[in-house]
Amino acid sequence: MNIRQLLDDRITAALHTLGAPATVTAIVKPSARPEFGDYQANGVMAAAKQLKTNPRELATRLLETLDLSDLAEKLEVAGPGFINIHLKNEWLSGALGGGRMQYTPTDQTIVVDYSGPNLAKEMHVGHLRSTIIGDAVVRVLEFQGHKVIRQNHVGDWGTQFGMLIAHMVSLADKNGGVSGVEPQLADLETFYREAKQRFDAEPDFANAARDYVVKLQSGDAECLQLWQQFIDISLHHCEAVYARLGVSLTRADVMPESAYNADLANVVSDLQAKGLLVEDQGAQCAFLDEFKNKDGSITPIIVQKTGGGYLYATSDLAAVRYRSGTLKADRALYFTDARQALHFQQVFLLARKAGFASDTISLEHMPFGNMLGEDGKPFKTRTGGTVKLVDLLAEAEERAFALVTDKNPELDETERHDIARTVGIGAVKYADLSKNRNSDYIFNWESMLSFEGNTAPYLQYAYARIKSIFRKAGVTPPFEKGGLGGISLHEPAERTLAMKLLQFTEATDSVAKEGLPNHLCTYLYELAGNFMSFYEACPILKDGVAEEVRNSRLQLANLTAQTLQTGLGLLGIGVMERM
RNA sequence: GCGCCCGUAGCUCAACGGAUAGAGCAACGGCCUUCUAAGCCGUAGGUUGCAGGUUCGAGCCCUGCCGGGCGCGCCA
Repeated sequence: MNIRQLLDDRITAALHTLGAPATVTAIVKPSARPEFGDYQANGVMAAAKQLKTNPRELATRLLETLDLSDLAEKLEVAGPGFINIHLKNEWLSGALGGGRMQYTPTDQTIVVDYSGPNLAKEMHVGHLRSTIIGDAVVRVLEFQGHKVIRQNHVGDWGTQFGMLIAHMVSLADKNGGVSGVEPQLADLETFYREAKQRFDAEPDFANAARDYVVKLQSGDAECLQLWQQFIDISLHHCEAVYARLGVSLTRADVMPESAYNADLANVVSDLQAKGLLVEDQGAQCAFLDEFKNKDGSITPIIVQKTGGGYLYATSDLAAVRYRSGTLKADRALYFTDARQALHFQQVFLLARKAGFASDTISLEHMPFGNMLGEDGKPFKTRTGGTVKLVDLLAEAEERAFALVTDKNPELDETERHDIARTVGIGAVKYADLSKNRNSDYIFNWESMLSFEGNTAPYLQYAYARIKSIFRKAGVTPPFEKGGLGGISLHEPAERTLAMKLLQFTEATDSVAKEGLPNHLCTYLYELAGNFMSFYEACPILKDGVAEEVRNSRLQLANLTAQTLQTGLGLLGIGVMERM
């Protein structure tokens, strides 16, 4: 249930009965200020304009037509033609009883492309944003009832694999077979660095590497086997990181670049058949008018190199065709670096023109900025190297462990480690998810683990605090239906909290539509804040609290805990009973 | 040169064309013999980079500047 949508639908319908054009809607939003009620409808002014009438007059007539008496206490015209909506307390408490977080089943198929690490190296901090933002959006879409198909478009193909295979082979010669190489593949980063060094320093090695690329691409069985072995090990690394991060990707979601190899020649010939390609300086290019510059030149899309090689535009075109044609996606979302914006514009447009994408599929690039260090420059180690994701996560857990130990030394060590894991990983993820993905993001240990303000620990603490109330009260949710009586809203803090509890789906709808998990973070932070204020203002278990009041407040607390758990769960962040 | 993104409080960030631009951090002042003070309440802090324009109404849309980041034919 989505109150905002409900009000919007009903007020929009009323506007239409007054003769407003179909394009006019009620534009219902949460009210800007408490005295303006719970929601406000802003669409009357625009409607009056269309109807060439006075907005306040139209608003007044609208109130005569509109019957919201089942849920609204009071509707009033304010300012130039706003309609302020005050909801009934009884309706709010009733609405808390059920369906608050439920969705009516939908049948959209949504492909989400995210994470997509390059398997030549170990995952580093550059992969974090795509992985966790994409995963959060995926969970929200599934929560809404959509059929989501994850696509982990890993980089498993290209010239660098020749170099890696050459290094594997030469090590195998020294270590008595390929199996002897496995220990060294445990550290992919070092393995890659060594291979690269040899490639740059040893001409024989470089030549061997280039030969392996050719053999690999021509389907040489032995070479493919070595490649496959390398890929398997690298994917195991990724899976370990996913598990530690609490990311829902599995091996079944891997749809590597190489999977499209067999289709690349078809992509090019199909584009040719449609007359979309011209040969330019030996390469196959599409020159689309949409990419014409002011000087009349056109930025081309190269789909086949001089010499016949294919590029990432080619495999992305094949991927669009697969997602649209085979997977039958209604939407395809791409969580990649903002630098690829032009590339995706090109691919999406060319795919449409070529008929690779259906007329109805929505192709959406969800770009994000870079992760920067505290100095505002790309996030690096002190020595300027790439930060491995596992190292970052280990540090987060260590820092969290120190903090938990400081706050709660009486907990046994195992529990403190469990808490540190949930808090540390949650803090890293939340720090990223809570920011608008479009801009660059400055990574800062202190602010994410300060446990103050809009952080994961604050939300986790709110949850743990509620659980503590239940332990103290000797009650265990879920409560028997009706066993604690109804929820009554008397105090302002109770009403504010109830209202916020009812707005959960407004937040998830927004995340699903825009691909912006920070909208859910903001919601959860406000919810936790509303709960904290409520908890200060409205005693639950203290002496002198009447039983009905106590029971009503216990239920509000329980609904808050459920919502925090569900909401954080959608962000891929865990909660704990105490911290 | 062309194109995309960004510019909001000292710092990190919100804001779905709507009413008086919001949080947090940092600063300052209160609140623990009573449900976890990892908390709550309050004070202070702004010409939303600049200049025009569209609109009943602009941080948001349009145009031009300034500043930053990133792209722009054979890497992904």
